Amino acid sequence: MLETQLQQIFINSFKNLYNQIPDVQQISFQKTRPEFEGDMTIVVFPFTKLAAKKPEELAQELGTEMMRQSDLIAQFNVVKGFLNLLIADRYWLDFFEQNNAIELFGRDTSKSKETIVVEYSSPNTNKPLHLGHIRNNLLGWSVSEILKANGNKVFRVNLVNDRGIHICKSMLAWQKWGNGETPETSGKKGDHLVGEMYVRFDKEYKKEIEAAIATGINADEAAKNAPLMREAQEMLRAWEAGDTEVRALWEKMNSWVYDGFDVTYKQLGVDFDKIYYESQTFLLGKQLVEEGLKKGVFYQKEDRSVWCDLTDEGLDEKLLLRADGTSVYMTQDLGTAQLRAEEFNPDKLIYVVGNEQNYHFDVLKRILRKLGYSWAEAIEHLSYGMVELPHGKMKSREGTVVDADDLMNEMIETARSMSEALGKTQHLNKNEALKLYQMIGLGALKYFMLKVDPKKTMLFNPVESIDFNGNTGPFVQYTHARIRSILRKASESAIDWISQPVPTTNLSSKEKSLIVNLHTWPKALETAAENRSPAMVANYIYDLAKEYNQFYQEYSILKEEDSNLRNFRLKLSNMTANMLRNAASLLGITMPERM
RNA sequence: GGUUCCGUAGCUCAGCUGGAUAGAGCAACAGCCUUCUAAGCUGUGGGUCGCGCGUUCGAAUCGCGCCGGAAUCACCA
Repeated sequence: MLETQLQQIFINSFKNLYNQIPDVQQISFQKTRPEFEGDMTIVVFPFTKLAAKKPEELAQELGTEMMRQSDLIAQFNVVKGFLNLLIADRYWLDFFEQNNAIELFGRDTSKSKETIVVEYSSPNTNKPLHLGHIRNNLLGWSVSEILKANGNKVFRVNLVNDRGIHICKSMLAWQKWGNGETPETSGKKGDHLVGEMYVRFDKEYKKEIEAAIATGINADEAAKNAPLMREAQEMLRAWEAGDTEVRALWEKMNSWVYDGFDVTYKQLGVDFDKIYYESQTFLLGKQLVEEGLKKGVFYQKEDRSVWCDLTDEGLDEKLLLRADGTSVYMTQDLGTAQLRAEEFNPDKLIYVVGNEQNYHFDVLKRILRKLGYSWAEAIEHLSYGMVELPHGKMKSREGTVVDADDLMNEMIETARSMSEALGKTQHLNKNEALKLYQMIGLGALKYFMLKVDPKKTMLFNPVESIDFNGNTGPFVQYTHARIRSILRKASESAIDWISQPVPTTNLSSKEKSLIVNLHTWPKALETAAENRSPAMVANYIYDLAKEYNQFYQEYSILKEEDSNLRNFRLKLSNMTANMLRNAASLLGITMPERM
């Protein structure tokens, strides 16, 4: 690796000149800023004391000595305390020669691997997926791809919240006002149909409350005693008791929802290795709580409710079991965590959940720690910010929720109209064109959602998000399509660029900056994995695509008369295209051959 | 009020372990299509990096204190 080599040369030079050994930690290499000449820059300020020299003098002496020591360094210059090194073209060309044919360059499958479980998506079965879920799904899927690319063994899991009062509301509404409608008879997507029922319940429920208030009952009482709410609660009790009729309805409606989700997941391009259902796991936590009670980690209040005292850690007391013995959210999360720890024995257990649950996961980890589970430390909450709209937050009551299916279709539709307006699709048949629009529309959506740092609240402007110019997915896809087009034409004209050796010519600045960019990918991938940040991958891709477009603008590659040079540039183009495809695939973005 | 996170150009966002004159895109304006795809490229304008203090050769980046915003502090999930 370049940096470790340079580091060694630096240390040796320093030792030779000043008879001192510099602190490795203080040696930092950075890419030389474009306005200066050079490739890599060392900041010599930290070593002025050790060498007892002025910065400029020190940099000058070190530069001379480093050049003497190694032919890796072709040239150097000094600006203030900055030592700019020009790396020999040989190094870049060697790198290029060794790696340009590797399709998945940068993916490290050799390291010692960790087993990582990533939970994401975690939908409720009473409503269809919306914009917020899209961020969650894309993040979870992409982060696990990035972790895989770094050599980890990753399992994607989904925990479906398929039980509870909210489901009963939809069920009740369907019984009362559904007219026996099914996805088949109505042609509606199952999750949307059930979602409509949920909204209907809310509407009728509000009517009841208002009616009650009109008779002089106060709002709280009215809400609690509304007949519909009572009925829903009654249904939940029947569900818990295993009432066959209620269970049958529940299974029927949930299956509609799952069919609907499958469609959405498939179009989004996300998948799971294992799906957990809360209805099957919600009881698991109880055992764990019993155990903790026996160990004296938890305590029971007089009403028999069970609590964990976290006041010594600066937090509150946390309820784990209600007085009637039923479990709460935390109870079941404790249970599923243990289940997963046993099933996968993971080194990391990552939860992709919105930042409104930061406190919940903080508590979860502390409780497991208190119980003495070593794997508690494996738990990591990948917390992401809300997605807001130009008018503010999404509110289902105000109808400002952006539905996931609608949004995807809208993106695809926009891709279609823009492509047609640009006259890009004449050569395609209907099916090919449709595929292309999907690639572009979804590529735009994915890139837009993933390019932002996960932990930040992000703004989703429907109008701007559909822009396909600038820092967007389609820009990257376009760059790829353009390269593939050149390569296609080269092969049509029987240009043999593949088997040609890499020439020994001097690199132009455009060529070099492309190679340097490609060279940094493994490092970029590693940091992206460490930071759980698809945004870093997105930014890498954008830089690379931008770099290529500038390169492309500069040269007439196919018209180049020097065949060595032309072949080299074709190879460089090919490697760039591979890299774009390789990196974009980690974001779930596919690259069209032409667009 | 406590805890956590955020504050960079008119707008949306980059800026890795502190480093040189803080970068993109959008929007505005001016150029570049008989030559491999103009969904592109080039240029111009636009900034007290929320404010203050500290650490140091050097701070958008680290620490502390303010100001502003978000989330959360449920026998909801």
